[in-house]
Amino acid sequence: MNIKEVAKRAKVSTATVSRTINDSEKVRPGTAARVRQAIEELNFYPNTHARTLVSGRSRMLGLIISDITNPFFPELVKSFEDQAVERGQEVIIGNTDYNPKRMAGCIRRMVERKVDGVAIMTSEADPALVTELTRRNIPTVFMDTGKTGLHSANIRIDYAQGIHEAVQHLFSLNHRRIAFIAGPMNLESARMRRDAYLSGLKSRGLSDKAMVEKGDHRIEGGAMAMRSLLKIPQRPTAVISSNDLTAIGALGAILHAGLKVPDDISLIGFDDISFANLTQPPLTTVILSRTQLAVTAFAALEALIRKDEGPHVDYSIPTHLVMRGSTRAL
Amino acid sequence: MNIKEVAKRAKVSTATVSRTINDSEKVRPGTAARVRQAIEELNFYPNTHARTLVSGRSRMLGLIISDITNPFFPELVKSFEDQAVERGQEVIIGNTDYNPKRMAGCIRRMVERKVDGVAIMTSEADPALVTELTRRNIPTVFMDTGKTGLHSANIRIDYAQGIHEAVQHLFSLNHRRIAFIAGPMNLESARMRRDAYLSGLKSRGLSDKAMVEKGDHRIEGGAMAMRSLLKIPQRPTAVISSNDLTAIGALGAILHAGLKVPDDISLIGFDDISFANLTQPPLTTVILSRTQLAVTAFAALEALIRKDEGPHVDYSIPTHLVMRGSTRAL
DNA sequence: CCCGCTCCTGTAAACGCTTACACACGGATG
DNA sequence: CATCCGTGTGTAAGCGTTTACAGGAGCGGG
Repeated sequence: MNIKEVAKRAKVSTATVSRTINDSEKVRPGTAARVRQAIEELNFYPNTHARTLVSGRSRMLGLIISDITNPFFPELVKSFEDQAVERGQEVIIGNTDYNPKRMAGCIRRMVERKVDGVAIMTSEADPALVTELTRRNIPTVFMDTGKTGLHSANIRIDYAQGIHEAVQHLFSLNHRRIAFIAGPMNLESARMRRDAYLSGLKSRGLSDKAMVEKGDHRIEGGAMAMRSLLKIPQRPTAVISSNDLTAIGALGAILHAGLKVPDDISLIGFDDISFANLTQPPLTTVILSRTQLAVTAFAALEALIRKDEGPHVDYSIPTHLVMRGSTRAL
Repeated sequence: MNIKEVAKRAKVSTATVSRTINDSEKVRPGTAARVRQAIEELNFYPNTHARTLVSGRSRMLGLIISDITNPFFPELVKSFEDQAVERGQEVIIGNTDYNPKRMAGCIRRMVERKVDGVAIMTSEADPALVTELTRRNIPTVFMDTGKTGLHSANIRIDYAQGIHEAVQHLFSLNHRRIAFIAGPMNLESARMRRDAYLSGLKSRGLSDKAMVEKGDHRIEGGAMAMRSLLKIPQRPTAVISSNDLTAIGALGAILHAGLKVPDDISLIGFDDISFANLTQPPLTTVILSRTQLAVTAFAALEALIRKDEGPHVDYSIPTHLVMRGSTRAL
């Protein structure tokens, strides 16, 4: 089943069939209708590989993430994919597992499959690996890390805003001993959150009370960090976590120590993963809309692909505190 | 950059380059080494679309699921994808959103991209839509629904086993008023779980005490169903849920009513999604290994693609109770 | 009536690879 | 020394599209 058979049935040439498929305006409506009917009758689907081979456009996009089982990502993937499918594009996904070697593999796969563009949504993108993409002029969109250029755009996430709101919220609830459980310090995004916490304290004259414990953005790290914080003689009355998984781990550690949230300790997360409002109590956290991120990234990528040399906007995603049940006035 | 340039640089023909890439044993080691060096030097990646066009094999597999944001699926997707990438295959994912129309779209995309096979992991696969695949002789693997045939295999999930273990567990803890919150009754997999609950009660002479409330496999449905159960004069002392999300909703409703789990009511879930052991208390549930499911499905699909007419007929995945903190003796 | 134009359609050459087939070479065999 | 065979390599024909280019039909103007 191919374009030739359709052509034969519609009594036209393959070129006309092709033009009809591609909605070229140079086909007379009557002819197009005949072709479409033939396509219908034969149940013909054009071969995308042949199309790609000759046109150079694969209508596929790459999406590189850290780990689909990390609850931060599924919504991101879904929104991105929805955007793509709506526009007749396919998405191929790469999980890096936080591993540069796998990242290299992902990039290779993207290149081999001739994707039209790649969105890199890991927080640990290694610039060296990405040159493989830029060298081939494959449009690329980054999250946080990466520079805006001819073939690449960067989506900034305003981590500081959300963290500042969190600090302000706790401050206004009379908390003064506010601790922070950070993420891995090799991640720029984690450093930005910690720095925002520090600057938030500083601007309220609380610099001397800063307590930063290191986590790993996972549950276990959050629990460990929290256990350390609980050992401090003047233990914190409130804790901000670098992400929700950390907060969930911290929550477990607090309960395990026989204390209560928010009665004894107020707790704030970051990301607003879907579990965040299923904890007991529901977690006060900072919303980072993955849908918005995906939509923005997709739009940026599309602009790059179409070579819209338009006003290279500075894409940015806001973050905001959402109050639920894990914080309380002192 | 193409195979010709590699051929020129290695001073061989394109055929030899192709053979080297495909690890044909008919190339003299010395020649192959020269070719590989040329490939290395030129940083050549073969064009998969051209390969597919001529060979008919796309090295892509389709994976159709209901919704990646449903926590049941990410692990499944990941394991499946890992299998694929290990073997140089690509995976394209389709979310049906529990919507037959989108399901049709997914299938169309798979056909257009000429996938070598499709794994359908939704519980609501419509046989009519799938004929599109079988008609084109595209190997297909189903979860639960679907028949084993020349070009398709079916992975049975032994829901009954896990449910029976759950009933037995509660029974041995002296529970006699055991309720069940079911899933959507149009899903065969949900009916199987409910039926297993009923047969479990029956075999223990508790048929007259059966209480089945309908949920929707989501949190809200679980909460609603639980609220109904709490209104029963002789309310249940234990509840088995058709899946974990339902149990999480039920848990919320129980706490909201001022009762405690497991002190007042024992609760059992199904699936063992990752959040199940993060609830307070950690949820006793039935493990359905998504990794095992993915590995099995992948193997079945591969066998079908290779046309292994071997004895692989009946694939089956077991389910087992895992005891955590949400059940207690009466 | 012819010319030139606009529209529409057809012809055929790519796109980058795989693979059937042909063939060259050297060693073994009779 | 002629023949045969196995091994390794080259030639070239596709795979199913898109698209540059060519060409025919119809029409208005000169």
